[in-house]
Amino acid sequence: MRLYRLFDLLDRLRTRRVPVSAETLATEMGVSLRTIYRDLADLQALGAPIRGEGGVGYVMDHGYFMPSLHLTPDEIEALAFGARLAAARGGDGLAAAARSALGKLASSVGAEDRLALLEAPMEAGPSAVPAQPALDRLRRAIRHRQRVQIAYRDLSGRESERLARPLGLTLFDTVWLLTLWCERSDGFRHFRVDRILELHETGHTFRHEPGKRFADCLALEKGKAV
Amino acid sequence: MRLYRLFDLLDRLRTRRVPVSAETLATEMGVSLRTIYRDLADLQALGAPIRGEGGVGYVMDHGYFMPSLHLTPDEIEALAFGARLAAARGGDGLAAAARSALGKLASSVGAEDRLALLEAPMEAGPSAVPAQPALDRLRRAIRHRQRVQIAYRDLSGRESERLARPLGLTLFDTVWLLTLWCERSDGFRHFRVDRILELHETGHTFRHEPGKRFADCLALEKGKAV
DNA sequence: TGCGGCACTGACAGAAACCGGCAGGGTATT
DNA sequence: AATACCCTGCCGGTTTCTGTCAGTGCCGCA
Repeated sequence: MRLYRLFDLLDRLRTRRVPVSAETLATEMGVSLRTIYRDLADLQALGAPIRGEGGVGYVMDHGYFMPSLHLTPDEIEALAFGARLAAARGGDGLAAAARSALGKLASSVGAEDRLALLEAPMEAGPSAVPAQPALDRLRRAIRHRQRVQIAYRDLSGRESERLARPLGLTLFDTVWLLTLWCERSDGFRHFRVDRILELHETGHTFRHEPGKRFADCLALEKGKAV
Repeated sequence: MRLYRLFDLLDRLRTRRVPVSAETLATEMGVSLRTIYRDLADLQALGAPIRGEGGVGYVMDHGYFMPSLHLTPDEIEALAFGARLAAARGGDGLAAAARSALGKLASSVGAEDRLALLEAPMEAGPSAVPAQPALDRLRRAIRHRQRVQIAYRDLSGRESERLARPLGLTLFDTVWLLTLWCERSDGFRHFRVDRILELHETGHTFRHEPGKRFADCLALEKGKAV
């Protein structure tokens, strides 16, 4: 039924912050391009703040349009599992945050959903990754845009020290990677969190600049991968 | 167009706190009674928590508004990171669910938090774990309590087949484990998802019984670990 | 036990919409 | 000017929707 597709479309637009081309939507949703155009037009007619960025794709303004209908069982599972995973793999601070977030979610959904959230059949098993006590400090530094000074021992055992902007953290299967913008070499650098010897917050705040943000780094990586 | 009427109907139900009879709605909206019943059924199918107060009329639960959540920055990071992790490590279905869940969350928090949710500085890197196409099917079987028949090759290469109740999934660093209640041996069994050769849903639904649930298994494991 | 009202559901046929494809239009880029 | 994209109008075959009508299950009541 068309109704389902329209809500689906709304959800898809809600999720993305970068414009999506109508064509992408069409293939993703298994429907013709023409249909997507029509659906978008109808949603706009209904008042959805969807803008068509000339030739780039569509975005929905993040003003809120339709309150999203309940979380689907799949979404609940995804959130519950995600929170458990974050709790198991992140540091202590993140674990506590994940638990309390789950609690807040649980207390603001219906009884059935609450049960599903708390008893989701997907668990995060114990990890071989040793707990990284630096994680919470790094998260705080990233959030507050605090330049940090780190001492690092690379894989070959060489130690180095540098002053840099902490931008983001990425978890691979067993390793946390810290992404920095290194001011000395004027480029992105990655460091394994478990090889950081010392970490100091300098107290200097930096500003995010285009081309020097985490998102830019991710975009670069993505480009390389292709 | 039907869509207009459905949105209209949602609005009418949302604004009213006392039950409205289907008949009232029908005359107000200038449409037949039968159509109202159908529309209500479709909205319910979409997840709108509309209840028919026996003989009095219909009301929509107030939980319908995903209530504005007040999350701390840490909680936001935890949820965002968790969702990304779930998306990266789960199957396609879970990935889609995680993304749309994040979108729904984003649309029910304030503007700042929304940005934080969508641009959290914590990423899930690509995993060495090959995608497990069986995951989505297993999740479905678990949720619907469908007994499954699986063919399995164990670490020593022996193949076996069994009928069992799928209970839960656990992700370790690089391996998904499926927990079953095996009816033949009357006990919990664990299987690596990537070593499952075949998987059939038998169509038989089982009931959860104390001592034979996923939670019981987890409790047992915990006991052992101590 | 039977009756009658009430809320709701199934079935159906005519009417309306939706869908995909194609042939343009508009706009920016080369 | 030509090209390359997006996007819209229009046309048919197909699907879906709607109102009607005939039930069905469920009360309360006699």
